[in-house]
Amino acid sequence: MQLGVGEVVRIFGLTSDKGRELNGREATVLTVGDRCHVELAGGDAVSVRNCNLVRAGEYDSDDGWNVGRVAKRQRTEPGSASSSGSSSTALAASSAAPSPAGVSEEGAVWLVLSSYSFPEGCACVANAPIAAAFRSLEKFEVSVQCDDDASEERHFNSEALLYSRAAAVAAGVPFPLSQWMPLGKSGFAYQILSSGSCEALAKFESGRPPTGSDNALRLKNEAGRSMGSAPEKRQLGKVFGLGAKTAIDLVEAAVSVFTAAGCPPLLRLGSLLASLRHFDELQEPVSEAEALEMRRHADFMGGSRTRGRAGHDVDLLLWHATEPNSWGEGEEACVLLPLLRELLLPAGGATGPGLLPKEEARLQLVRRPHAEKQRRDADGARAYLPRRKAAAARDRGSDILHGDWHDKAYGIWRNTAGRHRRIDIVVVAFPDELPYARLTWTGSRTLNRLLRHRAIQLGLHLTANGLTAHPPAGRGRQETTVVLDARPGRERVEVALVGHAPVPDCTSEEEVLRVLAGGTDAFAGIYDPLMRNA
DNA sequence: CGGCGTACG
DNA sequence: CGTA
DNA sequence: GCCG
Repeated sequence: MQLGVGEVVRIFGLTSDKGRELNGREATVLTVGDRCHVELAGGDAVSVRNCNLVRAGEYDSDDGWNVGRVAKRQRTEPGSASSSGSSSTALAASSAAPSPAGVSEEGAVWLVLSSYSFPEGCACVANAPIAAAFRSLEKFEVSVQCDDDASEERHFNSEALLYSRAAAVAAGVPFPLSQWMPLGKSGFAYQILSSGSCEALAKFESGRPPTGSDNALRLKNEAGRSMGSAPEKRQLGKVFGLGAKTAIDLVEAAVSVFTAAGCPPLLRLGSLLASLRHFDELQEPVSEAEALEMRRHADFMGGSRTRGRAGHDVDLLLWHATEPNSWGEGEEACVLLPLLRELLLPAGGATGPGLLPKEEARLQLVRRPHAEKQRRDADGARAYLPRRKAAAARDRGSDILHGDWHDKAYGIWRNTAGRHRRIDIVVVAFPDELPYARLTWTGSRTLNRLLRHRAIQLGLHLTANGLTAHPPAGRGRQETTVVLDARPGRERVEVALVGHAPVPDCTSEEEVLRVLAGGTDAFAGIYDPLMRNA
């Protein structure tokens, strides 16, 4: 970052005793260079390395644009699938349906990820109730079965996965589904469009077990869990700190503890009670003004970007344009901890705006040893990126490949109006990992799963930190061919990656998505982070 | 018939 | 088990 | 419950 004389900067990341007192202070640039002379507010001048300075109050050029637009972006509310009166027009077209025969579900997923996906606003209003119903069905399935994809006895929640994909399709197709495929009278889409709901949804909503595709009642799933009482389980599972499993156990045991005002002590007491106390507020949509207010408190970092969605939380994604955002062991060499120190309210029932301390609410920190981030392989590559055979070989499979090296905090924020909101803060580890971090934290969850599923099919491995080759577990040194560019009218670019080498030359989300689209622009519809509603 | 996203506290 |  |  080139600073200019006279610019106002902020000092950060100094580790000496003297330097620590300077961290966070503003100064004016007197001379520029590898080291800059800067003048502090009191008039003292000090010499600070360029990489320990950031322009005060500076954001990426699109920052304000982003937070403004994202806060306004449309979200179809799950559960609002109810009669939207648009049925007749949507159904009228069904007789003229072009044949979708041969459009497999995977083909449909591809459609979602290609040019049909997430056009401005939302694809096609006629499909909105269908998408909402599928999302709702997904949530009910998770509420009664959990989301298990791990460990024996529990089974993979295929129903929830398929419902989420189906919702993505319905949300992405820009014309009425009835035009795209014939709607069978007993099918989901037909029922939803004609009555506002469907049999499966109605059963879930009334707490009864649904009917399977074989027309048999799904009283219990393969893990023996009851499929009933879905609304109660779904509601309970929304508590920050309580998941589907615990919600199921509580409901099934007929423990009616969350009804009374007093919330009797159980399970994870302390901070869970705070989550419960703020339950209603934490379900409210967060306004753009509130998102902006929360963002202000993180502005000490250069290049901070806010994603305030009109949802139920605010995500702050911070990065530095040139430097790793945590560079050593101590708190002074960390971005997240000093920031939290600034934001945290004192324990003991302080009033005013800020982040609730862990005594009063759930506050989860995610941090890795920063010194590890700096370790480099002999060739200069980041040591934590999976690339050598050795790491995989000495572990049980090809499994243990990497970590998520972005520091994070999840908590509850009280704003100036006294309202409580969920807040997530993510600090990008290295500047070049920003596209992967933003891809991940922009979501949705389903989009992440679709993209990562695609990466697998291409022999790749996509995480919040990068995109690497992921050869099958066996003998090492296998090559993975990756198509970087296959756009018409351009020179085709392929690269052969050895072992777990990272995919090169991905400096933007667009380039990452192009690789995942086999070098094409098939995913152009989601290059813009605001278009990723699926 | 195995796999279904990936990671951390 | 919880979280993103 | 669908795909490779």
